Amino acid sequence: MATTLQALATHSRLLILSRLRESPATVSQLAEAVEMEQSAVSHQLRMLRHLGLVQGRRSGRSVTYALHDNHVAQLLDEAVFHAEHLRLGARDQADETA
Amino acid sequence: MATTLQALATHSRLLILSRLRESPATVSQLAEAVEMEQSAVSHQLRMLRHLGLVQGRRSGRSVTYALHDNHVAQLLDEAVFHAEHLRLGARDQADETA
DNA sequence: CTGTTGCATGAAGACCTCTACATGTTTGTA
DNA sequence: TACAAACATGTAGAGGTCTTCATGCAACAG
Repeated sequence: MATTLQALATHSRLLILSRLRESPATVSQLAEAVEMEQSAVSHQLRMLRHLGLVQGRRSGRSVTYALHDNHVAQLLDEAVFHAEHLRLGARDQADETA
Repeated sequence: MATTLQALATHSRLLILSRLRESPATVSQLAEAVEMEQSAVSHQLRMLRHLGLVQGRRSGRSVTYALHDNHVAQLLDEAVFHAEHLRLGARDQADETA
């Protein structure tokens, strides 16, 4: 389970998923969108695939990726929501042990 | 944001948070519950504190930790829910590019 | 003040992860 | 078949993370 959640623990994967949340995209499109090398994107997509977060379909020479289902989109939304909430509340109460 | 979500990306922190979701606990209680050294627990609690996920209050010689608010509990629930869903769906469709 | 308990923190080492480079594989083209 | 395009994958190195050990700090007892 930690492994699954770790999929959202990296900037690059979060960018990829956010991009896919808008609409499906090919690997090269993703690479350009998130400003990463094709190789790096493929590696991350591999992990996301194994975790069941995304899905890839071949069309000719390119492979189009998309979020696996609405569940994933929802997960992303909730993650953003909570992260935002926490970011605000966690301002400086970090060190006040009280 | 990736940093925030990374809090849930580790087995140890997930255990700590799950334990705290039941009820507040002191550091030593946590250490015993999750079977980790007190030092390791403190280190993780530090990170969770800085992220605003937990809150610690001193009572005499011990410090009692608790989830920061209901929001965090909800985040945990949703994480578990989605993780479970994904785990089931991601069975073997990992390699079928179609 | 001295000692003890409970927790925090600094440092180091083992381990894991991410990226870049090179190369392999599949699909389409001529 | 030879070649190019779009991805996938093996590998290695840089960088980050987690745990352990040692130590420091705060609170209470005597």
